[in-house]
Amino acid sequence: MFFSIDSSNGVPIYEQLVRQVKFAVADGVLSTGQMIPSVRQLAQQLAINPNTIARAYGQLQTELVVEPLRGRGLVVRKDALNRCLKARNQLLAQRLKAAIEECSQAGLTRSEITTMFEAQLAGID
Amino acid sequence: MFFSIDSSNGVPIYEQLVRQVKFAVADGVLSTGQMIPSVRQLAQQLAINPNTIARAYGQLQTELVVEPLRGRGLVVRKDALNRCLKARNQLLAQRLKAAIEECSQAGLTRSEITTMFEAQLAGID
Amino acid sequence: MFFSIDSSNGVPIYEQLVRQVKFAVADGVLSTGQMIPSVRQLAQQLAINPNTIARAYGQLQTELVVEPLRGRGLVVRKDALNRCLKARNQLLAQRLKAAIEECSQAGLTRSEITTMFEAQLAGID
Amino acid sequence: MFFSIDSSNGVPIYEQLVRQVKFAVADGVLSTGQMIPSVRQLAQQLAINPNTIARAYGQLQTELVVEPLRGRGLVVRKDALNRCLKARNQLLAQRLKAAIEECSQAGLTRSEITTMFEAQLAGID
DNA sequence: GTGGTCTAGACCACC
DNA sequence: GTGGTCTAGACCACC
Repeated sequence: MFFSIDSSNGVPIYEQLVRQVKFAVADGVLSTGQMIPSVRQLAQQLAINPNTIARAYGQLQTELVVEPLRGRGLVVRKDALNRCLKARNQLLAQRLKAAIEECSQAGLTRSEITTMFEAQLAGID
Repeated sequence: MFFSIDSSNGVPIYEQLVRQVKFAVADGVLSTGQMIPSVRQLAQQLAINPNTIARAYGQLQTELVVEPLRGRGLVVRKDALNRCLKARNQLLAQRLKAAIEECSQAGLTRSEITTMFEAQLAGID
Repeated sequence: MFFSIDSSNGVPIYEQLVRQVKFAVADGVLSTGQMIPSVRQLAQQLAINPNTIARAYGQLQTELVVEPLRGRGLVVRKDALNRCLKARNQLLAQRLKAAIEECSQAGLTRSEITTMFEAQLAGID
Repeated sequence: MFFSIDSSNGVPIYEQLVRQVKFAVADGVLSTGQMIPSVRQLAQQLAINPNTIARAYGQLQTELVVEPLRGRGLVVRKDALNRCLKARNQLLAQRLKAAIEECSQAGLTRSEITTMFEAQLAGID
């Protein structure tokens, strides 16, 4: 399990964690029935306050991504994959949409936006 | 002069103002030598504390977008247009880039990202 | 950490703070990764309103001198030293330049300016 | 009589005027008994509020540089030259001293300051 | 009238 | 605990 948090980019740590778990499920890196690291273990590994991990895990439970296995820990729910795929795509589509809307409201035309998009896409890894 | 602030989107009011002034200059809505609304006037019009306006105006000065006419008010600097155009494009390009990077890191291929982009672009006004 | 503010010299307190932090980094008194005093602590120590400290700290962030460790405090960025050295030298050079220009515009010759400079330099501590 | 004011450099206009009159006297451009422009005339010429001119002229009177000629206007006092020469040199020396002190307090050695000074002096017109 | 600074105090998210 | 934002209101120099 790889988690990487960036504590100086403004995105709350617990959100980064929630997101990374969801994306891991969507990518098949984490699959149904698999356990996620314990709060303490992950807190130690990332040198992060356990409260922060707990907050992320709480959210993953309420979003029905993981469920507790009594006394054992948290496992990925059997119905989590679809949910995570959908969540991932919605999230990404929405980010793109927000960026596009900003361009549009700033007065850029569709073709200017497309040009800008292609330039940026070309610059990715 | 149109300014609209959305106090429920998490973006600080003073940042929204800074951005709107820059974009107005970039769009030619505000041009060199033109005065921007006084702190008190804008505060009243937007029902916002004058301090918040002052903070935005201070930032616009340090970013060399406006300059004071002592005791008269703030005017758009003669060299502000290029600065604002550049600032606007950088900001928008960077937003697109961030969105693209997210998609990429989530495992989408270039063509998947492009498809998603086109779908979202089509949905704009 | 020594900060001393002079509230009777016309220079805004927050600017004095920004400058002192930058100079401390340039001098190696503050180094990469080191935390700067918390807003509340410094406010109490200097008997100054926390808002004023926060304003200075905000500026230090936008000038990329410090960065937040979420919920922990502000630390000196790893790339801050060069920035601060440059900022310090620019600032000092510019002060000297301004003084020299005033002399020049007042009609003093180069050698008169140099004489005056040497007289003043001799009088320093 | 040449006066040039820069309303966007932070130095109060009335101070710029006071200074320019003093320096003109020190340089011999204005000499004893000569009249300075009337408030209204100068206000119009510089497109400045007459109050601002009046404030500068008031200060020049209290500093014994000019005196009123009943019903005629303000003339340079016969004892103004020495006063203005001394004022000019004090002012310039003090500016240099302040700049030097800043360098010194920032940790620069005498020779570093001298080097910086010479670099800046070389760059003057 | 103009903008700039500061205090006082509240509230927020985050850790 | 941490910093960030905002309101409310005072005071200032300047024009």
